Amino acid sequence: MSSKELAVSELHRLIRNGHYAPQSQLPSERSLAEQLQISRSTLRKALATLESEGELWRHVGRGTFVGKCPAVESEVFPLPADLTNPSEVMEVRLILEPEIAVLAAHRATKTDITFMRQCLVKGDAARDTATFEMWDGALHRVIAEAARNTLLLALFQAVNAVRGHAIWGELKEATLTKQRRKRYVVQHYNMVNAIERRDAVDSQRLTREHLKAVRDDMLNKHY
Amino acid sequence: MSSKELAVSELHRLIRNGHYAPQSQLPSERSLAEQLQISRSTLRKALATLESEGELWRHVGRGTFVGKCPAVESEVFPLPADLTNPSEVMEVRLILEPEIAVLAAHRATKTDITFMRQCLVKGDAARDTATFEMWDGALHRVIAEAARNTLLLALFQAVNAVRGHAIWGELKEATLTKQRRKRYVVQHYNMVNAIERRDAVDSQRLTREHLKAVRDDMLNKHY
DNA sequence: CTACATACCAATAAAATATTGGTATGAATA
DNA sequence: TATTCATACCAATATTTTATTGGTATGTAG
Repeated sequence: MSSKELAVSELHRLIRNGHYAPQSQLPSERSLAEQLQISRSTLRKALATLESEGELWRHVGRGTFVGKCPAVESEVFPLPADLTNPSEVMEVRLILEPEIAVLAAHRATKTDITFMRQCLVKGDAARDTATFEMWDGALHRVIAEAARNTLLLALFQAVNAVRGHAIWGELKEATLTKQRRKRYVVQHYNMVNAIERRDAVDSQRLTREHLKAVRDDMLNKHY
Repeated sequence: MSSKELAVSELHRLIRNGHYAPQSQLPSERSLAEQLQISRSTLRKALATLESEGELWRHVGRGTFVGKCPAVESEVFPLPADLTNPSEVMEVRLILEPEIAVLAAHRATKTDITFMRQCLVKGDAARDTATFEMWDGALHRVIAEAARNTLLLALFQAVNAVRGHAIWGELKEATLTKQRRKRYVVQHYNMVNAIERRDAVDSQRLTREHLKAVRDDMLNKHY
């Protein structure tokens, strides 16, 4: 067995046994060559083999890393979190989410729907607001994913990010009485039922009604 | 007149006459003091006055700049430009823009509508695709602005950013025959007419039809 | 009281240096 | 002849160092 092949094996082993964790950075070529007691050019040949097998990736000036090279950095877009307000956010949600429900009614998989049902059960059983909110969020998100439009999902998540803000959080907390939660749970069940039976029109209508209820509860009581 | 007041006057004059352009950086306090032949502490008093009047802003380590301090850096969200596709983008546009038109029909100002009309005239008169596209973009943008929802405008702009991509640009170029442009111009006029007469239902319907025409021309001819 | 000169500090920008992978070359060894 | 080694150099990137900037404080002079 050649020097190179020995190095390939040893590096393979070190990666497999977790000595070099996934996504972690390996030592530099110069120090790794010294550590394995081979020349740097031999090491480079071994690394090239491992890279071609998808075990690691290398980048000039950065280093050598375990695993697959991360996807190209996404573009980013500015989000006017400090300039918008709850009313605008609800208005946007009322535009997006009923249409998301239409697409979800057409495109949801059995797995999607199973998870939606899980969210319903967990949300219904929640003992505090934070838990309820978490499952509420998860439900809306899986519906958005079920729409199967990457861009639309990104926009949905951006809107959610704005909702996550502190000023908004206080409104949520004060609004979510037990009575209202019960009503939202019923509305959630109806939405998921409509999606499951592939009824796009009902999905849209029920989502719109749910969001109007949320909006009215939130805005009328406090403004 | 005191030394400080003289400095305030002189700096005021230099800013007003454009010697220090809007948003540009002034020389450092040390060199400005030397230039005006006053002490740095006197200059600082003059700068403080001008800053309190909104003429300029100062930041430790960065410098002194003409005009108002820019808004705090927005939060950003990732935009999946490399993961979406023309079909998804059109689907999202068909969700957003008809609803934007509804809001614009309710909320557009006379100034908005005047500018919409200007876009129509300029788009109609365009002699090449790039110019037409520019006025097309400006029209859609002023409609989105007329909806008067900051968050919705941000989402609209995000979708536009994705549209601006190279792979997308080629599709646009091949699709825009003279005949099609003529048809789009007519559709644009109808959309603006509906917005102007505050007819939300027609605005929505006409926008949807326009976008469907664009989508069909774009996707059917090439896929 | 105003203005000046000077010293020092925190925040930021710019410049310099170090580190990383990539390529090339020539010599030694099996 | 193929493999391995040692060495040199370069481009890309990261880190460190130095310079610059506004901010504050102090003491002196008019």
